[in-house]
Amino acid sequence: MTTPSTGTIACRSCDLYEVCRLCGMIALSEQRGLQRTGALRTLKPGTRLYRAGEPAHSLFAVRQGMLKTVDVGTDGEERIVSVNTPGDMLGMEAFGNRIYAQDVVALQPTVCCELPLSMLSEQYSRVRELAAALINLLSRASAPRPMLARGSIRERVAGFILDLGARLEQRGLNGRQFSLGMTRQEIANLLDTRIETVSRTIQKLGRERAIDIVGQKVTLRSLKPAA
Amino acid sequence: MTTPSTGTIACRSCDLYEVCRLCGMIALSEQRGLQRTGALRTLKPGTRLYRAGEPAHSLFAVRQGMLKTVDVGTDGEERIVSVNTPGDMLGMEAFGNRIYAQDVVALQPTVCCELPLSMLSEQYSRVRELAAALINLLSRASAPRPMLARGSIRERVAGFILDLGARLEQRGLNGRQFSLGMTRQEIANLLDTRIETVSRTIQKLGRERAIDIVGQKVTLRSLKPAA
DNA sequence: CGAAAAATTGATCGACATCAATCTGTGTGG
DNA sequence: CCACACAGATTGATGTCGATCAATTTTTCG
Repeated sequence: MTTPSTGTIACRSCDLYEVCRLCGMIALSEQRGLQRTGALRTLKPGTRLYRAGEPAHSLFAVRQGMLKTVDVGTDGEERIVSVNTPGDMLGMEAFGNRIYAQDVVALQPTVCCELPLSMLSEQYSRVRELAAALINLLSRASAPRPMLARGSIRERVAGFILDLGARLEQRGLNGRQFSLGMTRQEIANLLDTRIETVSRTIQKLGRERAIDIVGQKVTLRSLKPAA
Repeated sequence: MTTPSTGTIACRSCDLYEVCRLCGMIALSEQRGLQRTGALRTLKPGTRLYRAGEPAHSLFAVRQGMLKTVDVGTDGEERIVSVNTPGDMLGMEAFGNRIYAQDVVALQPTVCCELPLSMLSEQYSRVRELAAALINLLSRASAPRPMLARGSIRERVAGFILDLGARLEQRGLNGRQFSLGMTRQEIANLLDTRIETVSRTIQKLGRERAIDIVGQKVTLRSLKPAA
C-alpha cells in the first residue's frame, strides 16, 4: 500500500487558520490545544478533489498528503501546474464565480479540511474581521510563485526539490528528509521535460552527494539553489 | 520619441471597475458617461511603478501603455514574470502585508490609476459591498495564468503573441493589430530563451504568413494556438 | 509468483544555445 | 542636413543539452 508522504499539519501553520478560527471551526480545548470541528475529505491516490468547470461549494485546506493542480489545455493535454502540500489552500479561485478553474488530484492518500463557501459568505457579512482575514488570505495567494519550469534541467530539478523541502519545513514538517510523493513522469510534466531526463538528473545529484535518493525518498545533503 | 503602444482603456472594462465605483472614484456624468476622479500616475519607459520590498500605499490599474512585472532572484538576475496591459490590476499581493512583492517597470509611456490602500480598508469596513467586491477581485486574480515558458519555442512565441492580442481584445482595444511593446531581449527573458531564437522564430512566423511583423508592430493573420 | 508500472541506462538525433558578424533604425552633435 | 554612435534586430556557423528511441532492471501489487 501507498502511505501518505507527509505527516499531519498543525492548524496553527495552515494558510486557512485565521479564517477557520473566525468561523468557529476550531474549538479551543483547554488541555489539548487546538482541535478542529469541521468536515474532512479523505482521498485515495488518483482521486479528484474537484474538477475544472464544476460548480464550487467549498474551499479546502490540505491537512495531510499531497495533491497536484492540473490544467487541461484545449488539446486535452494535462499540465501539472503546481503541487499542493499540507497547509495549502485550494479552490480560492472559485470564490468569486463559484466555478473551480482546475482539476485537483490526490498524489497520495490525502486528507483535506473542507470549508463551505456558503458559510463563509454568510459569516463575513456579519463578522467584520472575517472579511479582512479573507482579503489577507487572497492577497497573499496572489503573490508570485517561483516558476519552476525555467533554466536548465539541473536548475529545475534542484529548484523543485528545494522548494518542496522549504514548503514542508515552513509548515513544521521535516524539510530535509521527505518523499517526492509523485512519479518521475509527474515531475517531468511539472518541469516541462521528459521522464528519462528527470531520472538522469536525480541520479546525477545523488552521485554528486548533493542528495540521497532512494525511489521517491530524498534526503538533502548539500543541494543549493542555482547552477 | 516612443509612443504608447496601446490606447486608453474604458473604466468599464477594467478589473478594478467595481471597486472604484464603490469607492466613489468614478463619477457618473449625465452627458459624458463615466469619468474617473482619482489620482493618475504617468510613467516614462524604464521607470519603476514600485519596487519589491517597498512599503505599499496603493493598488494600481493600468490605464494606457504596458508594464512588466519583474522578479529579481537571489542571484540578482531579472526574470520577467508577466506583462501588464490596460485594465490589469497591480499591487494586490501587497494588500495583506503592505509590502510589494515584485518590481513593476513601464515598458512604454504608461498611465496608471492609483487607489490608496488606506481608502480601501477604511471604506470596506463601512461599505459591505466593497468587501465583497474586493474578495471577488482577488479571487479572480488567484486563478491560474497560462504559463508561457513551456513547450517548443514556436509554441511559446505564438502563445505570447496570441495571449497579448486576446488580452487587448478583451479590454476593448485592437487585438489583431498591435505593438509587442517590448524588445526581443525582454520577450526572450519572459519566454526563458535567447534573443536570437526569438528573432528567428518571429521571422519564421512572418515568412509563413502567420503574422505580419515590422519591428514591434504585429498584425495577426492565421496564427493559431499550439504547434 | 507473475504481471504491470516505474525507473534506470545507453545510443543517437535535433532543437536551441552560443559565438560572431552584419544590418537597421533612431537620436545626437558637428 | 548629414555623419556618427549606439541599441536593437537579424542572420549564419557551430556546439551542446535534452529529446527520442530502445532495452533492461527494479519495484509494486494482485
